[in-house]
This record gives sequence, structure tokens and C-alpha cells, in this order.
Amino acid sequence: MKYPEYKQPLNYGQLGEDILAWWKEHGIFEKSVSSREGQPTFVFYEGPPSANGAPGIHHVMARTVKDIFCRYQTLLGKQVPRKGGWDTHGLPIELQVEKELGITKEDIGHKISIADYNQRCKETVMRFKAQWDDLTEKMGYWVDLDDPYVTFEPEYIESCWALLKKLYDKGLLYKGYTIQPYSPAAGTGLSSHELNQPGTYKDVKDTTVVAQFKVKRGPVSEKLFAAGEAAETFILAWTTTPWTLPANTGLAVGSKIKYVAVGCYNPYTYKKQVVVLAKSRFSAYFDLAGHNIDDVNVGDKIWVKTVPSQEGQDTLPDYLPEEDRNLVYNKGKIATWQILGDFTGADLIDIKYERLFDFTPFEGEERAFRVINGDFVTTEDGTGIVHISPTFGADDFRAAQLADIPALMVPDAEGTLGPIVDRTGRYVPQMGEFAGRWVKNYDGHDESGADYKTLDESIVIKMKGDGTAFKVEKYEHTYPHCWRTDKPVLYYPLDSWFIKTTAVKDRLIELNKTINWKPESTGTGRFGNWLENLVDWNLSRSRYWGTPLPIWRTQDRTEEICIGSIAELKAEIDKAVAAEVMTHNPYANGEKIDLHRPYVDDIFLVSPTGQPMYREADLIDVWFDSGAVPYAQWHYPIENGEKFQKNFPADFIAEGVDQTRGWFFTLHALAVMLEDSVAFKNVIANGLVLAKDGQKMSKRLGNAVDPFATIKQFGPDATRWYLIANAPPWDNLKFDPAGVTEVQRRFFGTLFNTYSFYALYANLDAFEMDEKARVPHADLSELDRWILSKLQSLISEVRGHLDSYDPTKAARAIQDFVTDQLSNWYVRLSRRRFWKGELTTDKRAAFETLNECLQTVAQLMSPIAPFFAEWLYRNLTGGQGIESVHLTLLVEADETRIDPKLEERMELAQRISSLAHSLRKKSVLKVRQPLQRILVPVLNDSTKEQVGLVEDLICAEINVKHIEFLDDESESGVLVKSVKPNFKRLGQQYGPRLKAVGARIQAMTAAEISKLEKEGSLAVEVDGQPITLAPDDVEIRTDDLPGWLVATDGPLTVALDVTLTDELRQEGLARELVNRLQNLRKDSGLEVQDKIRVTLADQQPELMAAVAAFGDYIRTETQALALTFAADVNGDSVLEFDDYSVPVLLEVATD
RNA sequence: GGGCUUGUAGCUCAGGUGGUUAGAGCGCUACACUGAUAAUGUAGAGGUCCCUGGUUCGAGUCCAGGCAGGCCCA
Repeated sequence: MKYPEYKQPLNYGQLGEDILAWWKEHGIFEKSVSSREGQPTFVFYEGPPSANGAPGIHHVMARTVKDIFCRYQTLLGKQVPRKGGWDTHGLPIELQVEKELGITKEDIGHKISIADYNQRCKETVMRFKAQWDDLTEKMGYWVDLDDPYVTFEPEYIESCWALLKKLYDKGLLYKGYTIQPYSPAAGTGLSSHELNQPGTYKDVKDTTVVAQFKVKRGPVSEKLFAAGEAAETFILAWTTTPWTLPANTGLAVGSKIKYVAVGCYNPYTYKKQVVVLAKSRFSAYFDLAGHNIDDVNVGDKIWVKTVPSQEGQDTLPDYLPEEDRNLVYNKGKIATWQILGDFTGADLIDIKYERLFDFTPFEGEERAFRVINGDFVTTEDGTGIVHISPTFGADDFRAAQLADIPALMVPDAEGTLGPIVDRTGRYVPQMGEFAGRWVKNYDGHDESGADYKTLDESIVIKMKGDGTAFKVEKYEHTYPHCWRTDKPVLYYPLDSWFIKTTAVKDRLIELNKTINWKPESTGTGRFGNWLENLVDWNLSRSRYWGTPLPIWRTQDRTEEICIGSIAELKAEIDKAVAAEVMTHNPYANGEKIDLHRPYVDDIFLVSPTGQPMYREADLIDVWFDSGAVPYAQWHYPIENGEKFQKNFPADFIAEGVDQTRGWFFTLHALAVMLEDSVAFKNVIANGLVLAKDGQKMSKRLGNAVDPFATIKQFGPDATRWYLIANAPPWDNLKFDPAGVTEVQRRFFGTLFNTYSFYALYANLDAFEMDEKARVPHADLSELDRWILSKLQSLISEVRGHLDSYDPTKAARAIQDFVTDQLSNWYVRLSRRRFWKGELTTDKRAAFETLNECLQTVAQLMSPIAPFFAEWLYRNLTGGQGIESVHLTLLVEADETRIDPKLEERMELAQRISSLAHSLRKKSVLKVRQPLQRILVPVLNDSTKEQVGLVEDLICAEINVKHIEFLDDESESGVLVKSVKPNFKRLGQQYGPRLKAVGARIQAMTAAEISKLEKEGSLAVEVDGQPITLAPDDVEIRTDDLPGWLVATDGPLTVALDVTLTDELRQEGLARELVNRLQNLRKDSGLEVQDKIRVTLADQQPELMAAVAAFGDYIRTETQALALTFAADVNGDSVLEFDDYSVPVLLEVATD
């Protein structure tokens, strides 16, 4: 067979397309799965993308990561089924449709029917599917696109219903409420998207109050009551919404924040009291009279100086005397105070206090009215203590739930519990003197009356009288408003269905610890913390395009049913028809069922007591859809139980880190609740792909990278390689096309050159690889055994990195091997073996070695660069054996072929060569000029032996005749040794005395060094104290040879003998001539194997002498049959040497 | 505001468990080399290892507090 030869430059884009076509034609992907039938399965879940937008370069990144490990596991012999899928529900699709139709949510059901709207969503969601499929193929992401799961299909939804029912039966599905933005004027909840509309946040001026909550005396609060102080003690909390104060049930402090207790007077009642607030907020309310709060300590006080009656007193009178009342303030701050104690937030937790308003009875009293921890508490404004009303704040709600603080709820006319504000925005009738008042002006009533008071103002006035107001002021701040009615939004409890994830919180945390997260910190940090602070999963969405909640309820909410399958639904409809709740069963005749709205909304069921039941109008969170992938992709649990069991849990998944609380969580939560198992064992959370300036890519900025253009220009392999090799996938990547060019040139270019080199000479010798007739390993040259040793190390290294899900290190290891070891050392030093002479055993060994290296590299790189690897593999095998590299089994490292000593001495050879090159450079001696010798001082026999074994390689590489070793016994001169302290060892031994010991070592004399070497120890004195040095305490080196030009690299030192003899000069000239003739051959367009005749002008005696001495050498090198001199040379070429020019005639020898 | 994460040469990145002189590639400059040639070698320029404290004989590395970028969540 012939190895295909290619012209530079290779078109990598075309290569990708050719290989892709070949894969398709031969069904290689299908074979990569089917050929592993019966083998252990490696389970992978595809996180479904949404096809309603065009794919970007970051999708190439995420999918490359997925692809790498699926391909790798296939190479290991596992079967890796890869079912594709599409995420099709959700708000982004609804918004896109609304934008295109020019409608809002309001119009649904009026301008457009729900059925038409949903139909439109269904059409829109797959709009970019073709582009996605195209990218999937072109980037080489192997996933089954023919039989994907689609989340809007009835079977998929049915599976979700079945799972919901399982949760329902376990008691994990319940109806509760959550705090959401709500517009009382419009009577509707607002999505965060609606809240992000421009203009919704406006500056408003509100009445605010610092409220005083009276502390109950008890074991925890005792510390607040300073010695001898019997005054009433209050905790201060600020609010911009005084109307929420009657719903207060808790107070939150920051556990690390510092607080103080302060004795002072209430500014409205002038009664003596003690108040508690954050120390760093003190100066906002109290006059420090020029002092710094950091210098104020317990016991410090400022008495109003102009109050003579209080001069010199330790404590305050119970009331501020009438005549001093006008002096209590100084510029709006309290001027008489005394610090009575200081605490941290943690000290205050669990203190009980009295309820502020008690209009209504409250059953939760026992657990409420406590100080709790709130991680959201700050000291930027207010008092550093936050008033908690769980019914009117999302933070409040969450903190209260974590601390088991109940919400204040009151029954309505039907006995249903609700907050103290009704859905129109008014206080409920139980609110005493404030009953029926609007909390904000939602009905547009007249506010212009002179004695008009807002509810906030009325409440604050009452508090002043009660002595529970500490400071009242108007305050301007921004507050969200409803985009439709322009009225302020309320944060309000709205009904929702929840999954009780908190019931399995401990198990979620426990099982998470068994998951291998890459990077680890995402699992322990971001995800772990999320689980620690888990709240119940709010499933409800008030939308149209999504999976409907399969729960039907009677009007009085006493009876309900959760439907778990289409069959069950049909049976229930039949019952309803029998009970005349429905007129007929629309699916009685096997019509195709659509489980979306509005069709399910038109189904009414009947309860056991004969009541009609209506579907709960909500849709479920789309994240439930995607979390259900492990089950619903197989239509489990309706069918395919065995298939599910075989494919659960996943061995591996990968998605962006932004999915941590999305897909990663819903997968985990559902798996723990349904199967008491993890959903995935290994997960890579990849970072973002940014533009090269570190900015986020966006179409608006015009810095988005087009994946199709990139793949076309650079080919899929260089693109994938760059994405993986440049930074670990979990770091953000700055995508710079110049980096892809570099990968292409440096890695793929070098590998291509190496292959081309192999193909060129293997074809000339008609070499064919025969594994059964290999040259025995023991008969291989040093260089062959070395590169094969390196290759084995590479195999185990790459395997190790991929086993631990670190593709970046694997890619970098392959890259270093190919460019530095294989190309730049093995091939460069072996070139002559490949093109010189007949196909000898040594030449055969060289071909076999290079072939093995290339084939193994093709295998190792195939998960990352699947196209190029295939191209390389098929070029090398010519279709013999296994047809695709992706169907092969990955070679295992052969430990017996790893030779550490060999690797060590080759490194010595590389370093010595480098030093010699450096010396030639300094002496301005071309490498073509042979030199007699280099001198290498050696301090031990093993180095001498090691270098001796690679002497030939070094001599050939740097063009010297031999290496001369210098040791203590050498005659050539005395070695000058220097000594360097081994700080690591000495530091452990001498600690603080290290500096002195180090200085002493550096001052060692030659005699001392030699004594230490010979006797194995040396006694010296440091700072008057005797110490004994061991050989390991120092590193002895010889970095100087008197009279020689030397170069050093760590412990290695090399000197170059630059003496030139006539013979060396002639040989150098001969080499120059060879070089000129080779260039001339090449310029004349001769083939490598062409023979030539050369005639030179006989003008230069020096040149003639060189030819006379080295004629054979020159003729062999240049493949010249004849090399003669003549007086008259009839050629048009002239050879240029340093000092002269020589006319030359070069003829092709035809015979 | 909170959680997580990143910060090392102009750019992209390496730098187990602390060890004194911090590396590579690219780019730049100069000089070489040449039957792999859009490759290669050598040398040079280029660093407050984000900042400030602390621990230590010794900190790019460990601790604390900041600053800046990013993601997620409020």
C-alpha cells in the first residue's frame, strides 16, 4: 500500500467535511455503539438544548466536553448510548412568540386563543433545529439525533405526570404560598421579566419608622438588662412600609454584626428606655459630639450638658424633665445617652419580644416574636435589625421558614387563611381601627384633603402615642411599580404548588457528597450551599406553554385527584361522563391526545362524593421537564422499566455552571426523591466562553464568534482542541481566533509534517507495517526505545487525566509529546535513518517506531480531535484492520517498555546539546563547522555512564567528534567546585540559624568540599557553635573551568574546545559545499532520489583540498555520481561561500 | 448584599505538601540552521506573582482583610 501524501497547507475545514461524509457513509457512529453490544454501559444524559435560538461557540465548548468522554469510554470498550433531546417549553419561547405577534400576556384568550398561541409556540420552538443539527454534525458531536426525546410530546408529558403522581403519593406535593411581586390594581402576579421592564422602578417618598419592639425578660435576654437597669428595653428595626408592622412575627440580626444597648429617652414620650441597635448604625441616631464610634465603649455616656440636674449622676431619671425636652435633640439626633452593653448578633438570637399590634388572635404566638439570624441583614441603612413579616417579603418569608417562625394569617369569610391585606390591597376587617384601609392608593382616591392621612401615617401616629416609635421620617427610595397600572407593587403571598424538597434535604446533601464534581468547588460550594439553604421547590407557573399540573380539585378544595397517566385520565373522564359532569369523552375513540392547555382545562372530573373537579390552572416549572430526563426520555414509568434501570443513574453529565441550580439540581432532587439515588456520578460544570477581551459575547456588541465560520475556517479539530487545551473547561475561556491559528499551526501542523515525513520515506522504501514481524524491542536503537518509553508514559498519563475527567491536561500532554519529543527530538535526530540507503533492519525499526507513535497518538487524540485522528489513523492503516479509530480499543501502557534511566539520559543529551549550541553561538561557530570535543565535568560515575551512552547522539546533534569527561582523576586540570546550600533540608534542621549556616556553606573552601565528599561529613563552626554537615546538606557542582568558555544549566556544565585544525576546517568546508549543492538540487526542482553530476570551477585551492579529503562524503550526501573540477564551468549557477563564489554546473545523471 | 470563582511577562497559561535565581508557548529583536522549510535552534528585551497586614529562619504558595473581573442568587 501507499501512504497518501498531501500538499501543504492542509485544508482542515475540508478534512473535517470529508471525514464527516465518510462517517455517514459507513455509519461509524452507529457502529461505535452497536460494536459494543453486550459490554458494560457508560450512561450519559444529554442536557437538552432549546432550539429557539441559534447555537453559539459556547455550545461547541459544552458539547466538546460531553463528546470527549463518551468517545473515550467507547475506546475503553464500553457501550455509550447517547440519546439526544430538546427542551421545548418555557417563558423564553412565550416571550418570543408574543414579540413576533406584537401581543402581551393580556391578549391571550382575547386576541388569540390559547390553542392558537400554544400552536405558535410549538412551531417556534424548533425553528433553529436544522442549524443545531448542522452544528452537531460539523463539530463532530456524536449524539443520536434520529430518535430524540422532545419535552412537548404527549409521552414525555405523561411521564412527568407519572412522576408527579409518585411524589404526590409520597406526600411530597402540596399547595402553599410564596411571596411574589403582585399588582393589586391589576389583580395579577408579575414575573421577574415584567419587573425588569424599563421604568418600573421609580423614586417615591414614603413615611418610614424605626419601630421599638419590647424585649421580654428571660434567660436569653437577661444580658441586655445591664446591672441595676430596670428600664424597658426595646429592639429597634426600621421599615419603609409601616403597614407591614402589624404582620411582624420576627426580627432578624446578622450573627457577626456588633450591637450595643443604649440608655436614652424616647423622643416622643420622653420616657427612659434602653434600645438595641447595630454599633455601626449608632451615629445615625445618636449625637456622638465629635467622638468616633470605634472609641466608644461600654459605660461611656453623654449627658445633656445644659441639664444641671443630671450633672454627675450615674443614671437617668425615669422621665426627661419638661424643661429639658427641647434639648434632647441635637441636629435630629439624640443627645443624651449611655452605652450599657455590647453584643454580637449571635448573642441576641432567640430573644423573645412582645407583639407590636394585637388586632387579631394568633395561634403561632409560641414560635413567633423571636430574634433570628438573617444572612441578608446589613448595616448600610436602618438599625442593623430587620423587621420580618413573612407574608410581605421574600427574604422575610425565607428567613422565617428556616427559623420556623410562623406567618400571621387571618381567616376570611369562608374560613380560608390569608394575610392581613386582601387581594385588592386593603386591610382585612379584623384590623381594628385600620380595617378596610388601603395600604397604598390602589383605588385612586382623593388625597388632597388637609387632614388626609395615609395608612402608614396613621399607624405611625398611633405608635408615637404608644411609645413604640423611635424615629419617624420621610424617606425617598426606589420602589418597583406595575408596568400596566403604574401603582406600587406589593410583595404578596400567592398560591403555589410545591415539591417538599426540604423533607429530603439531609439525603440530598448526603448523596451529593458521593458525586464527583469538576471542579470540586462547584459541588461543595455553589451546589452544597444551595442544598444547605434549601427551600421547597415552587412548581407553579401562571403561563400557557408548558406541562400542565395534573391536579383536579373540587371548588371547596376538600377533594382532589392527581392524574398519573393518560389511561387514568381517560378512565376518570368516563366516570365524569357517567356522573354527567362532562357531556362526552373527547378521547373515547382513540383520538390523539394533547395534554397541553387549553385542552386539559376543558376536562372536568368527578370526586368520590360526586362534586365536579377542575384542573388547577398552573403549569409546572420547565426545570421539572429537564430534571425528568432520566425517566421521561424512555417514557418511564409508563413503560421501558428495564431500559430505565439499565440507564440510571448517569455515569457522566456536563453542562454550564449556570445550570447548578437548574438542571443539576432538578436531576438530583428528583433522583433522590424518586429513587433514593444520585442521578449522575460524575459531572463537569463548564465555565463561560467570553470574547477575547474578556467581555461577554453578545450580538449587540458584535463580538460574538460564529461557530460555523470558525469550524469552516480552522476545521472542527483545531477549534475543539483550542477550547479544551487552552484552559480547563470549568474556567472561563477568552476566545481568541489567533489561539486557534496557533493550535492549528503548532500542534496539527507539526503532526501533519511528521506524518508527511513518514509517508514520503515509507513510500520510497515501500515500507509496510507488519505487527507480527516487528524488530524485537531489545534490538532497537536508544532513540527508538526512548521515544517508545515516552509513548508508554504518555498513554498512562492521558488515560489518567481522562479517567479523572480532566481533558485539558490530557490535551496538553499529547501536544507536548508530539511537538517537543516526537517531532523536535526523535524525528529530527532520526532523519538520516529514514532516508539513508536501503531498507535495513535499523531503518525498518525507525519506520515501525514512528508508525507506532503516530497510530497511538491518533488513538489518544481521537476523543478531542475526532476528525484529524480518523484521517491520521486511516492514512496509516489504509483501511486494513479496524476501519475507524473510533472503533478501536485504546492501547494500554506497556510498563516493561518504560525505561526511566533512558529517559533521564536523553534529557541529559537534550540539555548538553542545548548548552553546546549556546557556546557555538557565543564563539560564532556555525554548527556546520565540526569541532574536536566538548568537555563535561562529571562528579559521579553514574552521570558519566549515562552521558556516555548518548554520546553519539550528542556528537551528531552538535557536530563534535567526541565528549571528554573531566573528573577528579582527569589529567586535564583541577575541577573547580562550588557548593550551594540545600535550603529545604537545612531549614528543617537548623530553623532560625539557617541564614548563618547558609553563609558558612557558601564560604566553604575547596579543601573543605573535598573533605566533605571523601569523608561523608564535615565539622564546621557557625556563630561559635559546632555543626556537622552531611553531603545531602549541600549540592556540589562545577560551574567553572579555568581557561574555558563554559555554559551551565543547573548542575550541568559544558565547555567547548574551539581549536580548529586544518582537517576540521576542510570538513567544515565540505559540509558547506554539501549544503550549497543540496540547496541547488532543491532549487532546480530535483526529486529526492535523482542522481547528479557536478562540475566546479577550479579557482579555490582550499575548496579543492576539502574535496580531495572529503570527496566520498560529499558525493554520498548529494547523490553525486561525479564531482569534478574544471577551468571553465559552463553553468549559470554560482555557489556563494563566506569569502568567495564558485561557478558550478549541476546535471542530472540519466543513466 | 450573599455564595462560588479568577487575578503570575504585551497575550494565553504552568507553577504537589512553603525553600532563597518564578517558568513555557505566542508575539517582539538579533544571529544561526536547513532534503520536515509557512518548520527549527540559540540569545536578548519583557515580572511590585492584584493590594495590605499576619504566621515563618524563609511566602507566588498558608491565614486574615481589602481591590478588580466573572457566574449564580437575592
